[in-house]
Amino acid sequence: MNSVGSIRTRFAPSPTGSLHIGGLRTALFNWMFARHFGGQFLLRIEDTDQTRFDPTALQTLIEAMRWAGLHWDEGPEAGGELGPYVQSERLPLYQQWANWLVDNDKAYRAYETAEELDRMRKEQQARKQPTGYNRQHRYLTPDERARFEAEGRPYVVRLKLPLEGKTHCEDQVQGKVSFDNADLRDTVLLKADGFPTYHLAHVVDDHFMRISHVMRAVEWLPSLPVHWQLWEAFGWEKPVYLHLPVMLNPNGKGKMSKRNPPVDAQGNVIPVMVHDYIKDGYLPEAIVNFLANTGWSYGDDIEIFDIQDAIKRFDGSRIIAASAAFPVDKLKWINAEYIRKLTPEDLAGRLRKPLEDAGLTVDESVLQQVAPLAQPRIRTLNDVVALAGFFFKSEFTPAAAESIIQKKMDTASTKVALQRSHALIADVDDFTTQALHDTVQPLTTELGLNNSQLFGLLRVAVTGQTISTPTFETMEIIGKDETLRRLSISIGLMD
RNA sequence: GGGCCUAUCGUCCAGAGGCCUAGGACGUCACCCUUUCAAGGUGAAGACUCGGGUUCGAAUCCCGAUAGGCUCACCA
Repeated sequence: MNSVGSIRTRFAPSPTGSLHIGGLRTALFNWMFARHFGGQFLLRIEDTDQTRFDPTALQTLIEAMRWAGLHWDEGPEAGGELGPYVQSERLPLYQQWANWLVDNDKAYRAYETAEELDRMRKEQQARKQPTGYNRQHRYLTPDERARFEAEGRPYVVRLKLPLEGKTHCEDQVQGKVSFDNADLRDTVLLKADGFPTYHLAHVVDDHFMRISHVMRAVEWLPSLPVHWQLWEAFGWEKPVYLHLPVMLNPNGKGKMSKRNPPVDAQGNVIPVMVHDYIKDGYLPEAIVNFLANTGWSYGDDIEIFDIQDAIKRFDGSRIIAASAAFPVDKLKWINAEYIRKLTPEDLAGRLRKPLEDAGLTVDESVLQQVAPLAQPRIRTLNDVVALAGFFFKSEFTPAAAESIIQKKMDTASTKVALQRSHALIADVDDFTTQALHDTVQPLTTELGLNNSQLFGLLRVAVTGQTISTPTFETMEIIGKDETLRRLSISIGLMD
């Protein structure tokens, strides 16, 4: 345990695009852990790769974090004593410590160009040898070194790793992990452009920002021994590491990424970026609940929980070490559960945007009536468009005749049913769900139909859809004139 | 290919040597309810990867095999 005493965690994304759903989980775990112990959670921006920098990414990232309800105590927009919290603003610090390592014989300057290294790597691959830097410039003579310096050749700073023995690392999730030093490469710490690599920046920043626990994706585990050696080279106290499992595609093959977009059982593309989940109508509380429940679980067989209660239990133990498939179906179910927990008024408010985004003109009083009907029938907010978008369309689009015709029925019997219904409904003055039902229901005996057939065909005739809000409620909302008009149109389709 | 990690129902999790004839959830199927579509209720099918140890006793510990994953950049 870190002797600083207080628990400090951080989320350190690089601003190269939107936030990955797995990244949000990493942030969530760090946040929950800090909150559990009453410590601090920091946000740090790792913008050390100038080639991949995306100026809009920071704002998108902050948006996603705030949407999910993750508040950071130090970082961009929050300030803090130990900033700046953007790595590109800390360059002199990294350079200073890289030089310190060189001066203390823990690191050395290497003068190969990127092209030279690339060529070397290709040759190694061609000869089926392990790839990696061959340490040529670790053994430069003083004369050679002086000549390169005199030429003003650009250089990188590489960590001077032990050539033999083992590096024994410890991770609170993965346990003890050992590496043969012979397998390690003299990793670049400072690039020729003066920017640090992740490795240097991680150790320097987490030291000076007094991070007590590093929770990051397990992708970093292979470079843990390098970081371990770096901490020792500096003589600084190490934080506790917790490497979180990766989220794999729902089919379990490969990690989730936008490059190889995951697909669900129905063939729909599953979003990878948090931004897409926001756009698709997932609730932040549902996403957070879901994320907390993969890679970790609340326990006691409880699936739906308040995040504050989860924080009380989240002490860093019981984090799963194994990578796991992304359970999309469960996410949809959790989202549906959260939608059902909303008050109808709250839901109505949230439904407006997806409807308007679909190009519909939303009438507030209709929306208030539709929301409770949609509530048990949608899994994401966007589902409302397909389910009940027709309420807000100026033009009625009738369904195809064959979808109006129900099981064991034909055009003729359907037409009769529609005509009889039309006649009965035309006489209903108190145009309510109950009255409509009581008036139309007796038709089933008269026509020898069951509820499913009669109400089914009326649903399709009136809504133009096979899946919709319930039939009589829908009629009540659109009103008598419109209901009769639509029934007439459908009757016309039966010729 | 090298290094490292992991391994319980289709999927996500519970299980820290006897509470396990392995529990929950999603999904699937059946039935009930019902105003058709949903939601809700009840129930069913469904797993400890394999092989060796250790132990009186192993899903749980150890070893090996197998499988899957991550990673091998002047990217993070």
